Amino acid sequence: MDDVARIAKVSKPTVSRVLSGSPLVSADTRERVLAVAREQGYALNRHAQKLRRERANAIAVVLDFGSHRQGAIGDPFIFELLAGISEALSVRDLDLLLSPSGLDTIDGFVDLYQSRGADGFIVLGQGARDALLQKVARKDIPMVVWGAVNEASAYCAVGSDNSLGGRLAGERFLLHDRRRWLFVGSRQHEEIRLRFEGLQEAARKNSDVEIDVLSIESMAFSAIHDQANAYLKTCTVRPDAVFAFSDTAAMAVIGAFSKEGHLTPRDYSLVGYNDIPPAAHFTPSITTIAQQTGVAGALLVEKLMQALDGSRPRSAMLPTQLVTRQT
Amino acid sequence: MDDVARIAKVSKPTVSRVLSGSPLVSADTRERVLAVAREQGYALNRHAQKLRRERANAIAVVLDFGSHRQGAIGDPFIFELLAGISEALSVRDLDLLLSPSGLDTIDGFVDLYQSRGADGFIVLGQGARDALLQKVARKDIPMVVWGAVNEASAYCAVGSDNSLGGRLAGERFLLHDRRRWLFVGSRQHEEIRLRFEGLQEAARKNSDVEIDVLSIESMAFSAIHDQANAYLKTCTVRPDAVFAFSDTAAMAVIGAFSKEGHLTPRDYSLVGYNDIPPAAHFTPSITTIAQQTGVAGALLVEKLMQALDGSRPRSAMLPTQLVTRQT
DNA sequence: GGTTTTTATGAAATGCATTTCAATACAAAG
DNA sequence: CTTTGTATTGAAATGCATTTCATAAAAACC
Repeated sequence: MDDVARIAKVSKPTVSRVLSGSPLVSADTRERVLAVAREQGYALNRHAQKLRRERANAIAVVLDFGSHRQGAIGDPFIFELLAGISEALSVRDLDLLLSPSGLDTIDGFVDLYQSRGADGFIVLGQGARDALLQKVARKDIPMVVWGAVNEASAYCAVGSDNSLGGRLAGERFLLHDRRRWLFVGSRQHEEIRLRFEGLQEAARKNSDVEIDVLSIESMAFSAIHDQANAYLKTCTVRPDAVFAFSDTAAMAVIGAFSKEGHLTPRDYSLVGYNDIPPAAHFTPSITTIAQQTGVAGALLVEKLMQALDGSRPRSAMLPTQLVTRQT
Repeated sequence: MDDVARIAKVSKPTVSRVLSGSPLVSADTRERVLAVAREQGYALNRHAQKLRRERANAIAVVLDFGSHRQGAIGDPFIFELLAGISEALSVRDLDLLLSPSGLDTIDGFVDLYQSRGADGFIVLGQGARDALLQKVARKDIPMVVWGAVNEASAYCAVGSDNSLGGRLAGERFLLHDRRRWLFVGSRQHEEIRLRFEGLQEAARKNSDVEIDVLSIESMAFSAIHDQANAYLKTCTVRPDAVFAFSDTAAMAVIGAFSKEGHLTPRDYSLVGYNDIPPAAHFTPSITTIAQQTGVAGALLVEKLMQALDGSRPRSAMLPTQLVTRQT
């Protein structure tokens, strides 16, 4: 930078101002410096900048790849969320640090934050680690979480109205006069538990309804398929309605049940979740609960910006919608 | 760091050595320093470290979200690749910078590299920007690309054997005595063009075969659906074999064609690409070409490490496989 | 014309960890 | 009891840009 300054016949601070877009330089000085910088092939060192400015200009996005890999049930959904976040961060000129290692303990979070590796965190899906996130929030580390929204929680969460999603599914079942419902999903996951509760709520409107639960252990596609198949073979009464925690899971159920001659929509109603593109084109096309993916990423980033500014952003819930199709 | 040094009664370099895991400190000094650091809540500043070490310890992963968003045809495939890369980088303690902005021009690459924002680049899918990547490679910027493998190319590419994929599809069509093939995909994309060439190659084995092409403009699911539907309505002879560039596209085709009463496997054979989980459970289940996602991410990272070490890694091609199902 | 305000620029201090080189202490070898 | 080698440790130099504060110059105001 000294060199550029010398050649352009200005001082170092001026070069710095030009290169970081400060408005405190005259137009022609700017021109001159820019020209010299370009011709000398000079690029300022980002780390020196970050060191001096005492901020990373980067956000860590935490993602549990484990549960989305290799045939695991990770609807393209999370990917879309990620795309939205990436874009929103880009606009604000912030780097996106994807799933840095070590974030499975509170110390990992604190260390990354303190060492200025990231200015804030966006966690995608609280999954089964709510306790950890509560701790992080209590350390006053800027963070927003995509997932279940709980007002009692110490952190700011943005998520779909999972309970509404469950209710919508239940109401559809009632409309079709279904009475023996099956819920497919792991209630370990806060989000999924809320969907279950919504379903229960809808069930209360009719005293005849019974809900059974097929608790999912492995997220692998074929595992769900097999579990569903085994369930159907051993259950006393076959379900006439199924609410699956994802469209992909719904597809697995359709396959597993059809092998036993149990067909949708003839024998049972089925509602999935996420409204992934193939859901509309599956045979039969899958009725599902749609989340507002588009807005979600941008909203998460916006909330995080508020947190970075020192305020405590409020959690927000995005509406969910029933998309009616064949099943 | 000075404080920690003082309290632990050692010098700054010693603290540095302890904290960065150098073996040049005695065991009890290490203990002592570590204890003080912990109790003082000290974390070293990553940017100071990166500044001094003159490397970012970060890899930029470039991803064209645009073509994978909002119902666009981005099979979970890319996501799995990303997961693999993330893991491989984690192991090597490298940060993953996801799709930093500005990488649509050569200057963007050079700037990010020179300013030490990233030590290297992994580009996922060369798409229609091969020319840009060639330029990047010629600037001696460490980079590996997932996509079409071309020995004449200036950069190291890792990809599936797309041409083989095409051939496998063609051979299956021949086996089923299909003669009027339809290729669905955009040949602007190098990878997809190679698949087409493989298909052509197979076609040459039988002089009766004719290949038509449905060139895809928009990657949106419904756009493909509509294009396929329009095609079927206007074509003179209906295809009896379809090779689609992705499983999701294949699903779109199945839907579009079935509306016109053109059914698979009865009226035409269909081969998709990527073997995404739902492909196996779709009705009918989709015959497809599988790529080795698992290995891919790790291999990309490995090659990039070689490039960082100054050597010029050789491109590599992963085998593809035909997964036979109903269609 | 003199004074106040604004605009443009520079000197020096600051953010923080690593590395080279030299020095010391200690053990092993002769 | 030297000599040589090894293991630890420290002083000082280095990597690089930003910011505060001050100054000079130019513009605006009375």
